[in-house]
Amino acid sequence: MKNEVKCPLNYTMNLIGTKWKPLILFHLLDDNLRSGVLQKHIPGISNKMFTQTVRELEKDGLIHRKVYPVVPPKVEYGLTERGKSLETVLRALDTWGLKDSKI
Amino acid sequence: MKNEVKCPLNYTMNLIGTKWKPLILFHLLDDNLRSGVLQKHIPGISNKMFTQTVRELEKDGLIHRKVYPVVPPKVEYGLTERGKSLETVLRALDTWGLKDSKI
DNA sequence: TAACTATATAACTTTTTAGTAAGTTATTGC
DNA sequence: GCAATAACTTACTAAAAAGTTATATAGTTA
Repeated sequence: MKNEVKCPLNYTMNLIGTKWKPLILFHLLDDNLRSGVLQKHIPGISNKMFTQTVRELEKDGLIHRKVYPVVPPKVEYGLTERGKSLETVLRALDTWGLKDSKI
Repeated sequence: MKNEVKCPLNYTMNLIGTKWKPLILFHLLDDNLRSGVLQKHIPGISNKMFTQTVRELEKDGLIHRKVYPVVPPKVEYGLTERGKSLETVLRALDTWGLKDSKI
């Protein structure tokens, strides 16, 4: 029983239902960001989890990765069209959290 | 670093960002359901995970639990007001999954 | 009296997710 | 030639989430 789709909601959760994924996507809604900058937007994330998470998001076609062949390295991340289509969802989650945390 | 709130989105994910929580909440949007019926709506969930998850949802004030003192037992679950306030979020997640899975 | 019912719990194991700490790369600027 | 840099990788460990199996409850019905 692995990644079996029972309903659309489940499908969505399988794709982005982890600790860091929504957060990373959310911070890319407004701008493309360099790796280091994006990482600084996400306090508490470890180096490993950051790399691992962006790798998965890239594999799933939610973000794209642009490497500039310079030294020291420069890498930029941004949302793909698929990633951008999550905007409504990400804002809904954020908005709910904002309202609820005030109660 | 535990359950630290960095942004509203994070707050929301800490509350409902698990495999089964959104699914259970979603299936209670339309009706209150008996324990067994609700569980049958969620294929693949184990007995333990079902109980554990509804316990947590209840503790967080997202669902309520009504026990009828009969034998064999009868227990009904339904959304609290706080739980109902998640409707927009849950539908957004579901709708996105529906659209995206068709692409 | 023994099986049946719906709900739940407990002990234990496995799997998944996350964290830590160290190392790699290849050029630049001292 | 040696430290500094930004992005990344690797090996290892720890913690959290999920799964499996067995058991409890206590009236009802056969």
